[in-house]
Amino acid sequence: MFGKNLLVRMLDRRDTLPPDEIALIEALPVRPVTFGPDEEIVREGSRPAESCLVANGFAVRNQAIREGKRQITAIHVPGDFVDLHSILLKVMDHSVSALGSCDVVFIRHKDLLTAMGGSPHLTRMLWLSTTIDASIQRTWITCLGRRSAKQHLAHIICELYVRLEIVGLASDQTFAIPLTQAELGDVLGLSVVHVNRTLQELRAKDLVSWKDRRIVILDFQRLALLADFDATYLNLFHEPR
Amino acid sequence: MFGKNLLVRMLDRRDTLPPDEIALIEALPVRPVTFGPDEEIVREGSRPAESCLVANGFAVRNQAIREGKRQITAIHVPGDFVDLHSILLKVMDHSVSALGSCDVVFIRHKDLLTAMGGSPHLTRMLWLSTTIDASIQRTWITCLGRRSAKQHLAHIICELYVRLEIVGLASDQTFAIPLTQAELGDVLGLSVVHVNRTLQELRAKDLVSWKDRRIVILDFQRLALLADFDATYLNLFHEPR
DNA sequence: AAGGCTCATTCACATTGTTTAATTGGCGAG
DNA sequence: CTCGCCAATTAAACAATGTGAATGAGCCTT
Repeated sequence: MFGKNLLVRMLDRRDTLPPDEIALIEALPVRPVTFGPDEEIVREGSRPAESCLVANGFAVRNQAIREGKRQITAIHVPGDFVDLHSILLKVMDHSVSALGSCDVVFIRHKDLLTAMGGSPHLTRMLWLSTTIDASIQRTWITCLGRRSAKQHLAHIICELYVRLEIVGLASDQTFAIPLTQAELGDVLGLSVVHVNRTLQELRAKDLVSWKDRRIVILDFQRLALLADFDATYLNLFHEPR
Repeated sequence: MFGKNLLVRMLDRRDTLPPDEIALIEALPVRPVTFGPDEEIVREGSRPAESCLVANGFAVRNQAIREGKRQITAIHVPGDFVDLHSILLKVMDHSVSALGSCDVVFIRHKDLLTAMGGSPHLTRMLWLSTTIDASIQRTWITCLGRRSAKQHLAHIICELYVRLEIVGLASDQTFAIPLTQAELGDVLGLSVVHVNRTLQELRAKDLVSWKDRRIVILDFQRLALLADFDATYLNLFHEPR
């Protein structure tokens, strides 16, 4: 129930959900599961019959490449419909795993298709959810390709703050996320050593404090300026869609 | 008409389109436009009332950042529905421009919504198109973050070959694309100089020949092995969706 | 044929990122 | 309490990539 309300809140922030659509979402049968740190939620190469929604905690998508390297292609926060796209893609080309302890709910594709069957607008709202993910991915591509390590790190901190704030998990320039520096490296495409150096640069400039999985943004204005951060891509505005 | 048939071919490759859905697509009113090299097709920050489909030639999405740098986040080939997502996102967070001369057709969101209104399966097929784009974007993230310049270049060459082959624009290990080394740098997140160096390495290994916008893959097997290329993410299989 | 484009190429050099390895500090298990 | 593990931190040598300036090759225009 917690998971479902979160999804409603995420979607309702982008466009008003009429009561019947909220009812459709809340009536979906769910299978709640808790995963421990680093446990695999969905395996690369599998053909899921259900999609999962983060209710509590964090999940990451990652693509493994040869020689044990991996790249994290997305960080999912509560309310995110992590692998909704598997309803269309069929074969997972990446895996999803828990970052810290993570509660998710699984929803069968069959039930989602039924719910969407009679409601084109609900269908679009779910489509929107995958589209916002894609928008974030484009921004990550730009960060990886054309921003310096320092800017990139600053950018991801701004993004996480904004995304967590709207689900009530960040306030007063502070949030917590169980991300080690090694994992942060897999997000930023950097080595652990360089993540550490870069983090120290931001600390030296009194922009952030990152200690024990708790991040404090000391000066959001300057951090966003450094990162060239513009929240448009997060689509945090209310529109008929 | 050419554009529409190409879209049908792209979708039909992933799942059989029943005749009524093909008819719906072919009945869509289109507005064909030809753009010259580097002309802007859709502007960042705009709120389009139509989406565009590439009929002929190539288009790129790019995100500009401060100081004139830019990152290309997608390359679109004939048959691709470039900015279908604008139907949901409303405000463009990036621009689309022509790569060489490019024929596109614009289709009004209103008409698309009407066509989808009565056909949940058609809706899903269009959703699928944006989802495959997202899948390609994830792979680009991994290339940018965790592959060397050489692997990344090899990867994009493999990807372009496969994508062009299915629309009949590549065969015999050869294809043409009007991409300068500077633009390739904006795709790979590298400087022109380094693109040039990397290209020469691939040439020296007798893997590819790239001359006058014409690429010849001399040994696909070895190139794919070097790039760690696996076409799963392109979703080139036929499934009920 | 001369000039002026664009693109590809080269060089020298600066910057950034990686690798490996050693060190520190916190914290839970026994 | 102490051992051992994990995350974080630091160092130094090295590799990869970026920058800026200059040159060459091809092609179009005049």
